[in-house]
Order: sequence, then structure tokens, then C-alpha cells
Amino acid sequence: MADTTIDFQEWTSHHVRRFRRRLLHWFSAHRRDLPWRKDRNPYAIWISEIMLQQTQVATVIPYFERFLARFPDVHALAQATEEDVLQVWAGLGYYRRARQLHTAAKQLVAQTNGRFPQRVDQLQQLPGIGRYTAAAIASQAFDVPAGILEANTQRVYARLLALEGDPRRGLAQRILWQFAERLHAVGEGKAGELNQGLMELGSLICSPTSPACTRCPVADQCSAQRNGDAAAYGTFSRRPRVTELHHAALLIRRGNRWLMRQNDAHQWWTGLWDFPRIELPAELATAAGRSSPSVKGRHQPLPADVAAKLQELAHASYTLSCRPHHLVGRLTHSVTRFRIRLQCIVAEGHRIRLAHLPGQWKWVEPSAHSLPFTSTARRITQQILT
DNA sequence: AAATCGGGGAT
DNA sequence: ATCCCAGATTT
Repeated sequence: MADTTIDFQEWTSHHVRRFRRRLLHWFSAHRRDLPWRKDRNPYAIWISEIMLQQTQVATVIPYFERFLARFPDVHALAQATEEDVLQVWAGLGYYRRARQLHTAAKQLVAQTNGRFPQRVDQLQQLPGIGRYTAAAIASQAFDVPAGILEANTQRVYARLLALEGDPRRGLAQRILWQFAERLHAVGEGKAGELNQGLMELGSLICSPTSPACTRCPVADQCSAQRNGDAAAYGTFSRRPRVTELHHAALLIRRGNRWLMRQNDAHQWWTGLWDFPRIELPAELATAAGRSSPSVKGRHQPLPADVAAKLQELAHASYTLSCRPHHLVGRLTHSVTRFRIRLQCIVAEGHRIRLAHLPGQWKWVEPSAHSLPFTSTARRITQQILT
């Protein structure tokens, strides 16, 4: 590696040992009873780590339980269809994770009969596994002494070192990865416990805005704490501004089924099913909702000019012939830096032939979602179509 | 280095 | 309302 090595001054072997000893002791008393901590099954640890990418523990738990029940081992996952996998994943977000998980499972079965490699560099070859996830799996499943750096440990290390600035920026990342490895360099084993303890500390004690330094087992080894204000370190610089978008979902019924389409590879929610959506120009967005404020359960007729414009847009986007006529609800949701205001509009379909529409379309019963629905499609079926 | 990719918990 | 979350990958 071309990086210059940083000596971390006070972090001598002795200092690291003391830190590890106290952290491991604290962790043994405070570790949460999380479902992926029942044993050291690399498959379960792998699934949990992928689900936990940019996703909070509380959100992951029910998805993890359902996923393991449905796909108990790597062979079951490899044999599933991608749609099966997405169906269990639906609602969790970042759907590329699910597709890559499925691809990796098939690779593992084909290449090693489903056995997991133990080395970080080997794990990192698998799709969806980067440096953090490879180190997390190797350390937790096999006690490989590999440092980790993620949301919790970025903050914890930055505070231990009193590192100024955004811990995600380039130079800081190099320093923090080196520090992560330094904590494993004393050769005392328990790599998995150490890494989980570090994250648990970041989650339970060393929180973003109000770190509980009085309860911290390693406070006296923390430079930020000694400087008097731990919360001043390890924080992020401002995020990009939120951009507001306006979409319309067209709700088109035939009998007790509704027209839905599958998002393709160059769209949001790739592979998931949703009602056909149209992006609305700003002037139309305000016009569509101008009739009156939203009243729950009340259907509002669309102004004629708005209905005509929506009809045009539906045809331009999908060659879909329909006559939009009522606004039946509004939802707001977000995709990364966008906030989408979604108007749900019932339309009358006109001689719709699925085979003539671009991409994958189906008439779907909303109650029986065996298909992977987007979260908004689920909300629409539950709140608006009932 | 910056942009992309979701959805919800916590404050 | 806003910030943030056991990141990886592409541009």
C-alpha cells in the first residue's frame, strides 16, 4: 500500500490491549440479543450484514427473520428466483443488494458447493461485499483479525482520535481504516467480538448528537472526551439539498384487478412492481391538486385540462390509453435526495392490451401480493384501494 | 471525488 | 422537519 503509515502516538500495544480489554468486558455485559448473534453461521451473518448496509438494526430484524425462514441456507437462496428474493426484500430498500445477494449465492454454490471463503480478499470478490462487509463477515464468522469502518466506527474512531472534519472524506477514511487495523494488530483473537463491541458502543453510547461519555467504558482513552466535547467530532457535513418531485400514479381497474408494471434496469426500484407512474411538470402538479385540500375517503374530480394533460403524458410514457378522472389520495415518500409527492389518480383504461405496452405489465389483485411491490404500491393498495 | 440507490427510526 | 443508518458500485 502506498499510504504512509500513521503511528497514532499514544496507541501503543499496551494502550490498545487496555482498550480492547475494557471494550470487550463492557460488550459482554451490554450486547443486544440480535437474531444474527445466535451462532456464527456465516450465511446468517452475511445476510444480516447486507441488510444492515445503510439500514438500522430495528428495521432489519423482521426482514432478517423472514428471509432466514424462507431461505434457510445458501443453497435455498441460490435455487430461488430473483422475484422470490425481491418479494421477501420488498420494503427494505436498496434493492440492488437483494439482486447481488442472489447472484453471490449462485456463485458460491457453483464454485465451492456453498462454502464461504474465510479471507477478507476472497469475500470481497463477491458481488455486494465491499471492504467493510468482507471484514465484518470474516471477523464475526471466522475470527479473522480484520478492522471495520462503517457508520458507528467512523464516529467512535474519529472521537477516540479527536479527528477533525467529516470522517467520510478521503484522507480521514485512510486514517480511520488504519486505526481500525491497529486495534486488531495486537494478536489477541476475539476479532468478531471486538468489532461488534465497537459498533455496539457507537450505537448505544457514542451516539451522533449526545454521546453518553459518563457511561463509556473507554472514555479516558478518548481524545475528544478529554477535549471536553465529544459531540463536536465524528459528525458529517451537510447533505445535499432535498429536491422535490411530483409524480402521478395511475390506478386503472379491470374487475377486481389493477394494472401494474415492473420497473426496469434504468429506473428506481428496479425489478419491483408498481402502478404506472408519470413524472409531473411543476405547473401541472399544482394544478392537479388545486381543487381542494385532500379529504380522506373523498374522491375529487380532476379539472378537465389536467385530465387531458395526464392522458397525453400516459400515452407518451407508456403508449397507454386511458382517461384520468379522479384524485383519490396523496402520498409523500423519498428516494435518497428526492422527496416525491405522489398523486394517486383513478383512470379509465381504454382497450388495454398488455402485450402492446413497453416492459412487463400485469393485472394484479391488490390483496394477494405475491409480487414484489414497491413500498408505495403497498401503501396504495392498503390505504387507498380499500 | 461525486453521484446513485430506499425507507424508516430517532430527535 | 431534519438527520441519520453495521455501504457498494458506478461515473
